[in-house]
Amino acid sequence: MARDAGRRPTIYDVAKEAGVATSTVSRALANPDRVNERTREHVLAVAERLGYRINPLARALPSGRTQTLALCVSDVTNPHFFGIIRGAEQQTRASGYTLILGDTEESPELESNHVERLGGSVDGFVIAASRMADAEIRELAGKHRLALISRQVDGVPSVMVDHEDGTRQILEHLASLGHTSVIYLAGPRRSWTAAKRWQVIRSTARQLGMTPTRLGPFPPAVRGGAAAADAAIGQGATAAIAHNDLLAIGMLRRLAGRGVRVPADISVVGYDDIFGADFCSPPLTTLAGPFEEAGRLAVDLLLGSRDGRTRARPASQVVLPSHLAIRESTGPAPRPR
Amino acid sequence: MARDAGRRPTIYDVAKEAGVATSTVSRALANPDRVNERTREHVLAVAERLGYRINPLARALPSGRTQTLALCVSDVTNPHFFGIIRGAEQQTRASGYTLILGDTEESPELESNHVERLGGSVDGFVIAASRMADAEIRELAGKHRLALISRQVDGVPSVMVDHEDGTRQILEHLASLGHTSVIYLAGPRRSWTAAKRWQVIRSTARQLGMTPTRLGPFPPAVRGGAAAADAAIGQGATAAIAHNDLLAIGMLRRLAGRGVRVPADISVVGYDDIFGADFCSPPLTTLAGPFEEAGRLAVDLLLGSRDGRTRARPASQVVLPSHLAIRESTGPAPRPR
DNA sequence: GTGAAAGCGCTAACAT
DNA sequence: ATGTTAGCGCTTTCAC
Repeated sequence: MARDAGRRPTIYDVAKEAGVATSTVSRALANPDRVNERTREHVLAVAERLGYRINPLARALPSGRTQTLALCVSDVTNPHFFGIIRGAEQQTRASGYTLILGDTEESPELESNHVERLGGSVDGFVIAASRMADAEIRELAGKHRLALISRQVDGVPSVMVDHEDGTRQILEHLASLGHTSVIYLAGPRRSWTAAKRWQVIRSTARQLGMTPTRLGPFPPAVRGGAAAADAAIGQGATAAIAHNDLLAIGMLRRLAGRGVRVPADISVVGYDDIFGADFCSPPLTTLAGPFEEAGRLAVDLLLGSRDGRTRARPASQVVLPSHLAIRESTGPAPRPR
Repeated sequence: MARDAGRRPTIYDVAKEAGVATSTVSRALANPDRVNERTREHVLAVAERLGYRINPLARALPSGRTQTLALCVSDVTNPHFFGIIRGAEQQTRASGYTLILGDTEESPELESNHVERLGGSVDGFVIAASRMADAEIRELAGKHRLALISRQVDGVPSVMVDHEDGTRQILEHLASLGHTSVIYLAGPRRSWTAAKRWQVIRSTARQLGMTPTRLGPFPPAVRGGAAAADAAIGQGATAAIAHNDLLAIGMLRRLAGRGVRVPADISVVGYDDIFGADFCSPPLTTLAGPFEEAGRLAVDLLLGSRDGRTRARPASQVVLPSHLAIRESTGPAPRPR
């Protein structure tokens, strides 16, 4: 009786057709060097002829390895993550893996949900801009292979764009323009980067003789810009650092609406150099970084340690250089009235 | 002997601990109503206590259903797809499924590669802006569950934003501003929408007494804008319709660089109303549509027909309404010199 | 180098 | 309503 036509051929079909055992087919497919060359070629030819495709599920069951990675971002619609997503996707594919994308919508609960839900069907996680607490991240890192982007936690591999040095660059730029005070429009309370940036702004501003003020938190989105701009104006700010470009662009818009000139009346700086930062008006001065590279590296970190269960070396924490893209939203401090 | 601590508990562990058969555990988990309420509660409690998590792989092997969908887009970094991605992701998750994202980089080969590679581990595909030929799409639709976005192929379910009617809106807008000719800066040769739009532009422009011209193709990205703008200027155009907003924004930039005023010297229109279209300078007149909704619907279409092998009704082809977002990049036709 | 056979964790007949 | 059991398609000892 012939194979029934509708079904996808399995290694049994190939084995029978080739006159060998299923184990030989399996080996020919997965460990080519552990089988006689002629046998292998024959098996492969038969497989080809039958239109055999490996069944990833069946392959994954015994081994527990799915060749799949998950990437969680806090907001898929934030252009900031585009580069990260693309980089991670490319590197994942280049390594023969598949990428699952998860949107965690700024929620630490959704984040751990994702991990919980996908834990069984994924070989590891890349989490970008995690909103989870350090302890929770460490706990997850104990159960799953994990790499972080834009977040550092002891003992967990991560890749960062150097926003600490970048923040210093921003402040020096502002100081060189004669600003004597600076306002930070903060990101979400849960945001690790927001806390970090404020720390650096506070200490560095003082070193440079500037007065730092923090306002917020504001939603890190364009819609958060109106409130942020109003708050900055209310403070009589001459220089404002927004938590990210989305917020900065929203501010620019509100400022324009209120007739406040940028940078004549107030300078505005953002973070990330997202799509649009170079063509908003005025074009935004912002901290740029190699985020696509970050995505790629995070995947490498994850896959690199795949050989052993236990990591001998301490988890790598990569820091990528950032640079300030100076455009037209920053200028000399206005003369005091 | 106690269960070994390191391993994830399986239904066997739960069954033994609860004093029932594995099939009962399985039923309690998957078909709650096919088991005695008390038994079910007991089983569930034990599972909970043991920290049991279902193994999606093992579940998928017998049934062949992975509760996973794949979304392929032609370019993950194109903001146009953000809405689609987000919508699809939400609806997928809401349906208890997981979403895999694939970037096909404008290549029909990569597209079918993806399908080929993921075919075994996914319950269906949503393909946005497919670059494949109709025949190939039909063939894939025969082997896999498939839904299209921004593409129509007979017999394949799809959801579109009405760019035909939208194109008519654009032309009427331009005609009402006194333009007597219009240039279409075409998208990729493989792009189905590009061909469709040109058809509509050509026929409608004539109805409205305008002279249509097509230039290109151009890469549908900001970097394509310089060549497109130069070409448009070369033609002495007073009105230009770019294949998408990315291209339009690139044109705006080049036009500004060359000292050509928009819209005084030339009007520019785009498609998609992407992030940034409202804050570039000048803000772009563009065809807007509910793309997030499109993403959601495509997933619904895919999952909706999941009950039967065969579709009794013809595949649904949903068309969503579009509307023209009129901003400052379009204005009255310049007086002939 | 190759074959036989026992799982991987779950589902789904089929019995009871 | 619940238990028994035979797979799902592949990998992987363990023999030969």
